[in-house]
Amino acid sequence: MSPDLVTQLKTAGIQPSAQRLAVADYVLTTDAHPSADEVLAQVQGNFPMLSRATVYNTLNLFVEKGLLRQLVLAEGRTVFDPRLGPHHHFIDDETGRIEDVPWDSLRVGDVRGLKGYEVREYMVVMRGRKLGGSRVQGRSANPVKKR
Amino acid sequence: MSPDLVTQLKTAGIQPSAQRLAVADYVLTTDAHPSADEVLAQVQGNFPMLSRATVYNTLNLFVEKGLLRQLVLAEGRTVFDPRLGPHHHFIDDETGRIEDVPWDSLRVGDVRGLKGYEVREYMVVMRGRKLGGSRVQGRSANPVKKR
DNA sequence: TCGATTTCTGGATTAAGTCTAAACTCGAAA
DNA sequence: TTTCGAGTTTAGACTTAATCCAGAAATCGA
Repeated sequence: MSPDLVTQLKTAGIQPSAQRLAVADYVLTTDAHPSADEVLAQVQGNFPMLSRATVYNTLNLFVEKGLLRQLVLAEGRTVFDPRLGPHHHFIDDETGRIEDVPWDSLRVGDVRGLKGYEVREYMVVMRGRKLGGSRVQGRSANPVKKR
Repeated sequence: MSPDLVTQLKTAGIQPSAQRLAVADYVLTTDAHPSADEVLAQVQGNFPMLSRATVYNTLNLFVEKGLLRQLVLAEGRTVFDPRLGPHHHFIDDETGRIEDVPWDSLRVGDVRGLKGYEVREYMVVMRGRKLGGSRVQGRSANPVKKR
């Protein structure tokens, strides 16, 4: 567990605690866009006495304090994304897996100029098939659980 | 109830029935992006013996037959959109209400050219505030229920 | 150490969605 | 007509994600 996780929580105005650090250690570093239940399952591996309520409380706290983004994109589940900077999302038709797509790889026309709307944030959501078994774009990911 | 709803269902390979027509009459013509429960509530107004299971069956059937699109964009709910052509979506921060944004009002760079992905469909999802109480873009809408 | 505050837990609760088995509808065949 | 069967509908049970709650445990400041 990285030592500056403590700093990161404190900076965000969150009291560090063993449970919160365990949750943070997983969810703030993964690429897997886990759901709350996946976070619970993962973290309980090292931390078996962790309760479901604590996971939900902690995730909601992280979202509120700006450490996580909550996404609702895939069927039947709310997932969490620790990458706060702008990026797009690709959802694999077969696996349902969500991947990040770098902001710069797509250019979107004048969104802020849309009349009648004050756009705070936006993203392109793509669905389709991932080509080639091997990783093409990007970062190495933690293993992903299907549900 | 428009008479060609019957035709529309038949064309899609769906046996018309009183219940299905009642659901179609609401969900295929509304602008409100209703959730399944909102459809149930609305249609039960004219059709009190309609059961929850029938609504879910019918909506899933419509999605399967291509009359509806199922969207997962807003917190805690799956909603249905009868507009099948490509368009973008705007989600109001305050009300959570989803609005359609015409495809042509935004230009998105070379999505299909993204290497490593075969993109089947895509859309821009925007979040923010709607300006001015009055309608600015578009079609007149049925009244929307907050939940 | 003591008392106050915060955090954590298991279990109950709610709500969306699915499943199931029985009942109903209706046209076609006898 | 009656019977048959395929398809449709229903109420209610069930499943799962998510939240709520009240007591227990841990933490903190003095």
